[in-house]
Amino acid sequence: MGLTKTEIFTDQQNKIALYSKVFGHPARVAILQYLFKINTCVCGDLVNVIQLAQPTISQHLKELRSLGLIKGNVEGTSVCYCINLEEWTQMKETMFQFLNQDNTKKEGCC
Amino acid sequence: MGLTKTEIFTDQQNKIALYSKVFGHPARVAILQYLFKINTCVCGDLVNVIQLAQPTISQHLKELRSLGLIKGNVEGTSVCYCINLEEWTQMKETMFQFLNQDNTKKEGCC
DNA sequence: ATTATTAATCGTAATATTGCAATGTAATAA
DNA sequence: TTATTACATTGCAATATTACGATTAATAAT
Repeated sequence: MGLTKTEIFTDQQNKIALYSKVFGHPARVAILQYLFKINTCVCGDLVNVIQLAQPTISQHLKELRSLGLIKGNVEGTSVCYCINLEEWTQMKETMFQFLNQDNTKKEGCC
Repeated sequence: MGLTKTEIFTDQQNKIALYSKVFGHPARVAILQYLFKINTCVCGDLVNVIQLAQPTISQHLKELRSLGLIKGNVEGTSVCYCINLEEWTQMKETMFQFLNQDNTKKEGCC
């Protein structure tokens, strides 16, 4: 049916899946890495840095923004994008809980 | 075109995206959490624990196994699945590098 | 041998994602 | 006013994902 059954999972499981999904495309990974790297607002040069068409980049930015991981401030004709550090920190906490599960595991089995 | 352009990204970026993609579905998150929780081999009860049909669970297990995050040992008619801790540790390292980018960021901007 | 159980695989329908050309919009520049 | 620039939105084609019924393969039990 092509439709994820979110209702049978916990909020935390769905949240982890949502964050992971947005990281599940290399373009979005690259965008986030670039925004961190330049450590200051970036405007439209993402299109030059990443070899994808402008509408494609714009679409990926929209997804990142809809999750709150980045912010976009309009500055004249250009838009200044940057990481939303607060949201990033919260996301990290959720993801770390999931990724660090092995810390409480006493032993392997197979 | 519906086809991700992996060739224009680095190996690391593609790797992060691949791992994230597999975490991008709550059923796979739930499967991994359950495998960690029972701390011993699970056989076929995943189908009872998660409200999805057997072929669906089987498909998700296949994806987790193809990435190496879980192992499956045949034991009679049933199959014993468990976390591959070595692969999990390696995955964590890759993901942590990505998620901890903010540690090297000096200041925000917007 | 026959039957039951477990789980993989196949086939298919519904839906989601990716990418881009074309177009729209808003702000600045000439 | 009329470009021009920067970016968003729309619409569409190609492909991927999700879910499950039906079937198959392998072992276990009778």
